Order: sequence, then C-alpha cells, then structure tokens
Amino acid sequence: MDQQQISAYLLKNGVRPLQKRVKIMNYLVSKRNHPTVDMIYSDLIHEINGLSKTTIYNVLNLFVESNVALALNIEGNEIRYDADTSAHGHFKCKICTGIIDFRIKKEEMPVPMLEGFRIDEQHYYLKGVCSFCANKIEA
Amino acid sequence: MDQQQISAYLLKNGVRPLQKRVKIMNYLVSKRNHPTVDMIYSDLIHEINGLSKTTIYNVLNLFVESNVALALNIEGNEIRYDADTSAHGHFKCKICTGIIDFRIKKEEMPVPMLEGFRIDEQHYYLKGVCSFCANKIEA
DNA sequence: CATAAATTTGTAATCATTTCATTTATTAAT
DNA sequence: ATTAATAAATGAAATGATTACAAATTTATG
Repeated sequence: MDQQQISAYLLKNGVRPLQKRVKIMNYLVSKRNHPTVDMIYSDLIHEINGLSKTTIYNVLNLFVESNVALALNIEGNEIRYDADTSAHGHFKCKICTGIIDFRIKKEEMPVPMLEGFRIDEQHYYLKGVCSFCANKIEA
Repeated sequence: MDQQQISAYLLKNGVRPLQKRVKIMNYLVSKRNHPTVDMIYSDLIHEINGLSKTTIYNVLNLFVESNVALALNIEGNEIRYDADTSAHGHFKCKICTGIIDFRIKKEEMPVPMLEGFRIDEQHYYLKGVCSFCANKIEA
C-alpha cells in the first residue's frame, strides 16, 4: 500500500486522510509489528518533524472508532495496535514481547450461546513462548 | 466453597492460605463478578479491618502467578479477575460494563498452526451489548 | 514464648493515557 | 489567492491504575 492507497482507504472509512494520519496508518500497515504508542513515537519522530505523542493517541483512537485499526489489550499495562481488522488471532511471547498474527477462519471461531446479545468484537489471543525464544532457552 | 475448602484449594496450588488471601479468594468464587481491584476493595473494606489496596494487588498477582486466578485484559484501562481458570470465554457489555462467562469446550477452541510455540494461556472474549441492555435500548 | 521469616501496610513514585487551552493546518468562500 | 471558519495538532498538566519500598505487623518455627 502506498500513500495514495492509504488515503483512499481512510477516506472510504470516513477518516479524512491528513498527513499525520496517513503516515501513522502507513507505519501500521507496513511494519505490522503491533506497536505501542511509544514504539510508533520513537520510530516516527525522526520522520515527522515536531510529532507529539498526544497526536498519536488522538489518531489511534480515531482509527479504532472508525474500525480501521484494532486496539489489542493483551497485557494489562499496554495497548497495542493492529491495522489488520480481519478475523485473526494473536500470540504474545512472554520472552521477546513480540506479537504474532495467526489466521483463524471465521467458521472456526466458536459461537457462544448468547441469546439476544449483540456481538461487536471478537478477540482471541494466546500467551506463551514463541519458537524462536524457545530454541534460545534450550541452547 | 467454604473457608476450609478454599484454604485446601490454595494450599494444593502452592499458596499459603493466609487470612486475607482466603477472604479475597472467597470473594472471587462466591461473587463471580469479574471484579477490578477497586470493586474488591470497596466490598471487602467493610469486612476486613484495615485492608489495603496494595494487599489486594499483591494477593491477586500471587493468585495469577499460581494459576488460581485469571487476569482479564478486555479493556485497556482495567484488569479484571476471575477465579474460574477452566476454559471459557468472556463477554463484556459496553453499556453496563458487566462481564458474563460463556462455556467453550476445549475442542471448540481453534488450534492455531504455531509450530514449536509453547502456549500457556488461551483467551477468548467478545464485546458488545448484553440482552438486558439491548432490551432497555429498544424500550 | 522468642525469634526469624514472610506478609501487610501506606506513602510516594511510576507509567500510560486523557484533558484542555493554545497554536497550527486545512477547507471553503470570497 | 486571501481570508474566515473549522478541524487538527501540540504540549503541559491532570488523572488513574499499578508498583516500589521501607516500616509495622503477622505468621511460622525452635
């Protein structure tokens, strides 16, 4: 996705494609690292002159409201963001703190018996040790 | 579960059954309300003389480490606790903020293809509007 | 009982996030 | 283009949950 495509994508979802918004969305879709606000800030501060952390909070909150990003609450003390809003699960490694996506077909998602409930969001996540870190520990 | 059973349960899981620990665990298993630390504090302060919020944090962290309680990270700004450590999902209502358990059989849980990963925890949660609040809105 | 070890307490520190008033950028109209 | 009106970005200060830590208390052990 280049700047043009990102702008179009935001516009289609009711988000005015302003400079910083486009750059932050571009960061999310190109890095796919499920970053915290701090990670985004440290990486983009070099690229965007005079970027403020508050702006990142504002933009991300807007993204989440507009359904172009997900807020992941895996650990209690940090929110991580994901531009992939399709159905998928997340694995968080306790050692390296990295988050890895894994595909789940919608049909595989268990459907709970909740008569009369309106379900807006489904989240499925795992915690453990990723294969890379597991290998390190063995060695 | 009475005090005796709770003490035995804690002991079996490597947690010394001290007074406040037993009372906090008793609260969790009897109320089943997925409380925050503040909810536990406001309810138990009347019952336990000179209870400190720090103690609740300490005890809950110990419970989670010892696998006798789960820390639920559904909303970014609060951790909620659950003494039911068996496989089940959680639904959080956006309106009344209540959390409702729902059964999922272990077999129904989707198994991701994560070769060489060690999976310690599985979490499945939904957000939306519960039937009770949905009815209110309609009316 | 007395002592040592573990736990609880309360205050202060920390950290992520939000609030808010001000400044700056963007859009629309002239 | 210029200007006026609107929306967004900024930074400092406030908030709120959680943790750190030293002192006081409780629990287990000889």
